[in-house]
Amino acid sequence: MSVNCSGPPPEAAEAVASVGRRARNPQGQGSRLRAELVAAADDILARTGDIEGLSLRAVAREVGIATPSIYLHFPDKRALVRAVLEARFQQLSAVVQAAISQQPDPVGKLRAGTLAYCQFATDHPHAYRVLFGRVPVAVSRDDSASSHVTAAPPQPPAAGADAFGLLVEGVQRCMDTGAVPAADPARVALNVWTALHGLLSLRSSIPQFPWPPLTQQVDDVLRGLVGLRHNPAPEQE
Amino acid sequence: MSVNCSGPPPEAAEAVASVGRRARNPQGQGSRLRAELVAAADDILARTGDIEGLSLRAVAREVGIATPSIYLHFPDKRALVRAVLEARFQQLSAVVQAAISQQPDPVGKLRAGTLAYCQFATDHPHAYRVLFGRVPVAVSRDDSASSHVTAAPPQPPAAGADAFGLLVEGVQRCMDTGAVPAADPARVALNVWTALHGLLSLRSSIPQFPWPPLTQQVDDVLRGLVGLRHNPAPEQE
DNA sequence: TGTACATCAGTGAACGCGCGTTCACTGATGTAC
DNA sequence: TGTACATCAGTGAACGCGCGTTCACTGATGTAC
Repeated sequence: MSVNCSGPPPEAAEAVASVGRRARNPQGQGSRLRAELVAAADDILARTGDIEGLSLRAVAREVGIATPSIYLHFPDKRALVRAVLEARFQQLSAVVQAAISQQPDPVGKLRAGTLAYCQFATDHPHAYRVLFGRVPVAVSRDDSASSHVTAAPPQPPAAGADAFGLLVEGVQRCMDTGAVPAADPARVALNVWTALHGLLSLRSSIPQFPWPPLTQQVDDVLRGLVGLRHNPAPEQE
Repeated sequence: MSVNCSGPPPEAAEAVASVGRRARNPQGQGSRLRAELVAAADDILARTGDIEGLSLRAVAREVGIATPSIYLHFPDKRALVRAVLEARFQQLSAVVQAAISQQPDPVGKLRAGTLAYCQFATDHPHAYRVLFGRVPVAVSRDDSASSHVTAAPPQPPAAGADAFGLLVEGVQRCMDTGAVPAADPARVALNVWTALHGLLSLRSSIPQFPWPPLTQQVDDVLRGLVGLRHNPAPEQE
């Protein structure tokens, strides 16, 4: 296993985290390993943020199995990465939905949803980067010598589109109630999303910058780009 | 200079771009190779956007020398990467300064500067990603087995800080002339920068998204976050 | 004008590493008779 | 109740690859005498 976690955790030690051979799953439960593999790969990506640098061997080490065992559950490396991305997108979506559902009015929903999105990115900066920080490799230059440059990674576009749809809907509702000046909700939502993405990714790229409180920036964005005047609890965060 | 000047300069062509052995530099001119190395590394990064994936062997191949020759000019890989980043930061800074200097009034300067910044990022998306898209690898977990995960790459913070200083100054001047509501210029500039970064990096990360024209988004940002009412040539771009 | 020598700009082979993937295999567990 | 067999969840060794870096070297060019 890769990360020698100084103190061995007493119970989970032999299953997941220790150096010795892990206990084999009972018959019919082989797919348990699949979940462990996804969790381990996700763990590594959450630590490194480097999707290209993820290696099957590191995943196998983390789980405590031989590397070829991964091929019992995934046809290749891309399939494992895809599974990790799907799980993370679902988590992000669930977190945002939960935050929205706890607020009664459209303005509260919009603000809670954006803050939840930002909280996810702040809590899991590397995971967020893995989800949204990808530049599809372009030219490839028909140069077979450098063809080991992998193509664009699998992107579950549906989940991302769904999340964006939520934002458009939230903006629309605010406009419907008159809480916010009427405009093209898709255009406004796009501006908000890109602005949030920018402050989130720069915060994690340049942590040494003297960043102001996150909620201040988020509220500046909502006020400037949506027209939200409602800024509850100004001393918050 | 680092940035590939599209048309191959007639004489340098065989020295840089071909497969055969390149002509050796005359004595006293050994540092020419240094420039070629930086240009080749920059070229590769502009194609891949992947700073971790850059290999000295690929750079040597591109230039047409043996890999160890790189060590005549750079102590290691990090030093080469640092040189590339410095050159790109300088280019970005120069482009923005030039755009600013061509406008007479503060509002025009602010808009031209931000558009130049965006144009740079759009023209060289991978280079832009290399400059600003980095997440410093966090934990490292004192695990010698995975220590091949390189530490944070060399970042010339001065150049970035200078560019941001320009933006703060531009916003301040607009406020001074009353073209824009008075506020904390550093706070406003930070909001603008992060918003621009967000729309730029998402545009290059998710090119399949139905993006609106760049200038529309930039003007939305300047209007919403700075209060710029001046939107010249609305049908532009 | 000739020659020994220093310097400079590189080269080629090799090191030890980690990687994705393939292959033939093992050995515990369940099942049919 | 015993036994042959199938299945399932893995393993260990090996493949060919690219990587950063080190090392001893080469051979053209300049310089001192």
